[in-house]
Amino acid sequence: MDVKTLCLGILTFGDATGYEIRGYFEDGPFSHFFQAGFGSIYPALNKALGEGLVTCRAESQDGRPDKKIYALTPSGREHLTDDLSHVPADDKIRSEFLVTLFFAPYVSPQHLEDVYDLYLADFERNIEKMKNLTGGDIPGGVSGDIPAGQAFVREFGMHFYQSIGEFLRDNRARFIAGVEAGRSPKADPVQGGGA
Amino acid sequence: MDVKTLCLGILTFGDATGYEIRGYFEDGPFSHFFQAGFGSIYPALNKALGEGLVTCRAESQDGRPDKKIYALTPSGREHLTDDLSHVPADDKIRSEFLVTLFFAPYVSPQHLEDVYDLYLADFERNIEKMKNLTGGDIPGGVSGDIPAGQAFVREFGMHFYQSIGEFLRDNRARFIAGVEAGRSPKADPVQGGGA
DNA sequence: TTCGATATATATCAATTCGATATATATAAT
DNA sequence: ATTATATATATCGAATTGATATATATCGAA
Repeated sequence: MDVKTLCLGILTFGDATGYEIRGYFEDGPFSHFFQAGFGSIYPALNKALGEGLVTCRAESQDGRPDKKIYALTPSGREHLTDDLSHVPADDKIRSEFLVTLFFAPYVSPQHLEDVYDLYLADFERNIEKMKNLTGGDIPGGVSGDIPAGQAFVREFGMHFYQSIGEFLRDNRARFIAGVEAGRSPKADPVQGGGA
Repeated sequence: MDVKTLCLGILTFGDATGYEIRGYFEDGPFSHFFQAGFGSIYPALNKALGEGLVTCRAESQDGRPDKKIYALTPSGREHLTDDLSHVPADDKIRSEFLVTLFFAPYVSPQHLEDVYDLYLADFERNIEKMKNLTGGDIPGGVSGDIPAGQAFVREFGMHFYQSIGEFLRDNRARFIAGVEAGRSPKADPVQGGGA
């Protein structure tokens, strides 16, 4: 499953431009479980076009580059169902935040607290973002009557942010104290008040 | 923050080969928040060697290729602390599982249940894996006295698997029923009992 | 009012990462 | 006897990331 397949899936909701497709990843319903930017979306659409999975019509605009509106072909729809019939690969998670905490002795106390609080703030922001993400925000979606799969994925995201956010709040003080207690004055990678 | 930095971090626990480093990602303490395979680790070590961040000594073996044992240099340690002093990038998550659920109408009922149950089984397996992951399993780590940062990251992982696992179990029936209720007999992307 | 930020829209490119494959042998399990 | 797993390194094409380039319009702040 690659970005191309995701684009085909998004096109089942209706014709769209590459720019609009990015919206699904940026702040849209995919943002909490799949990331993709222009650098992967545009090549994916071009490849799909070459394979006959989508069609493309251009629409002139003033000033801006022509809009290229993509539409799913029957072959593209078939490719999507084929791909979805495979067992999905394991989740891939990359958290630089947890890397930083793992190597806490090499980070200054101040930076460690900053990093923790910025991460927590991200969680609060993501919860708000998801709350406002209903059917109406899904271009081509059905307003107020979200299909079960989409609703479940959204609830999954809400639960994730709320549960992990709570864990982060509950354990902040204990974590910071534990790291500081572990810093021995000598042979310490980072000096107590240093950079 | 890239795989090279992660390798430097791992080398703070002691000298190691590329093969041993991979163990940290494969089943070790990084497995739930950072993935890296040989294809990124070996090039990363070579690059680090070229930049003087690590040294390398070869050790002959019978049959197998020579062991190449890497050791952190002061410059490498400095590179690590520099990198850790930056604000970490946002978490990147890629879940093909959630993509499959999102596009549930394009998946056969049987496959959908299989996918769900396989994913749940992965969670149970990961919880067991993390339970057995103590200081002693961290090469060079201190047995029975895990540093606070490492302990926190492990607890984070445990909490994640337990909380999300519970959500998945609690909502399985409702999700499956919701998807099936949403399948209209006509204009249905996938026939009820089909492929 | 002018400056910077944001939004609209596409495209490309170097660097990084992924996933598979290749090469060998030993041992453990079926 | 055969298959799978473990030890160990290396490479390569394909996919992805993150930054940059190109234009214009608008909107808010200084």
